[in-house]
Amino acid sequence: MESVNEVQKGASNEQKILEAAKKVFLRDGLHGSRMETIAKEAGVTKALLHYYFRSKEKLFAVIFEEVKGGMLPRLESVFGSDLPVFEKIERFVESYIDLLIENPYIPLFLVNEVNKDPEKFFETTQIAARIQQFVPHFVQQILEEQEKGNLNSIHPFHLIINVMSLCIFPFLGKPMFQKVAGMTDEQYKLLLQERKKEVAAFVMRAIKIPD
Amino acid sequence: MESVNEVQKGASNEQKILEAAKKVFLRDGLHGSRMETIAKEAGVTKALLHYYFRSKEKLFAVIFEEVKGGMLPRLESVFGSDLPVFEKIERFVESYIDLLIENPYIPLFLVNEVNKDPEKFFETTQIAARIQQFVPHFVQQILEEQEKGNLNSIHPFHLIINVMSLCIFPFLGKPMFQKVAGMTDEQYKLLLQERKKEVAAFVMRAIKIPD
DNA sequence: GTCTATATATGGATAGAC
DNA sequence: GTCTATCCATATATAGAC
Repeated sequence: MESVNEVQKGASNEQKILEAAKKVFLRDGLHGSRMETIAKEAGVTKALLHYYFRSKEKLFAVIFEEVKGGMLPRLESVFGSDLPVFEKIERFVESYIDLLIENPYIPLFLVNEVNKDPEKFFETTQIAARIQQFVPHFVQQILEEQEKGNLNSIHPFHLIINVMSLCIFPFLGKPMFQKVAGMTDEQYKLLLQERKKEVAAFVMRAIKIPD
Repeated sequence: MESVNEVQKGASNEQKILEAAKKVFLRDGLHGSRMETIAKEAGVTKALLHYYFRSKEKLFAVIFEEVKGGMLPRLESVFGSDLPVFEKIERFVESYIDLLIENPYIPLFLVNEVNKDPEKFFETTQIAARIQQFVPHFVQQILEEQEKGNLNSIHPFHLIINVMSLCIFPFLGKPMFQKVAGMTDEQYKLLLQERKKEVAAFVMRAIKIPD
């Protein structure tokens, strides 16, 4: 049974279209998505999509910006804070995995877009600029802890890449892991929940030097 | 400057098409790829693609099977062996990162395909069956080391997911990490080389209990 | 604003000459 | 085997009625 027109009855058609577009674009990608599919999902006709957004590209761009932008506040609230490194990592892991459990299609969507056209990905929203604003301070914190002897000598970039990898990849590899482990959707979701503690602990064991 | 017809002069047209198709499909995905693009890349016309492979779907299937199949021997040679757990992890990391440095488009391609249609992904080549053949033994090994007190109490699935994530995600996130860190392609490739030691060491610190 | 009907563009697939 | 020309299906986009 196909789900059609699942959006809130109260919303305006423009809103319905945006929600439908988000769902379809995230699931099927730009090329895989059809205007007709989005229209059906929103409970309107194709013509209306063009009325509001003029072209498929334009509609896609709106969703693209929204998804890109939506990731940043969480990053900023954790890394922009003046928490100690270990707290930051723990909070990031918890916060990010939670976000992705709620929006499991985001990783594949973003990974595709950033690979398709990195320039385009970074130009608007100054996403790179905003990230670069807190990374140096985080790197600095790492170096300080290393000097104090609380953190082993891992290169900060590797540490950052490791933490991101451990958080995000399980969502990209879900069908694979799930199949091999013979898990149901429910069970895999539970495993992802566990990872909030598991990943944090794993990373801490790998980098923390006990007093 | 676009690169057209870069393939070996000696190869047959069928071979040229296969190579071109691999390059384009891996880069642009099934929907993003155009028969015309592949033809140009191979230095022939579209008609010839249909002559040899009949349809786009069929051509894609050939590439798909090749890439899928190519990953398995490496997995099997490491995990099918009777090395101890820690060796297996170290060898896997080294072997897999090396493979991906040579073929950096594979992760994005496979992640897309497995997410698009998990059933289709696993049905042919019995890829799941072949993986499931050595996973239980590996899990068993982990449990044994844990009983012996050499390995901490991490759940084997988490450990496997962690290792895979640390190996693969840096290739998917390359444009992002590279941009944020302000690295050139050359520098990022070096960083990936470093990861062969780095990831192995990171994992060992996280799971190994010293005697 | 929203629809139906239609125009236009794209890209996969085939026919037929060489 | 390989090409050119063409067909046809699909999908985006627009026109015009309501």
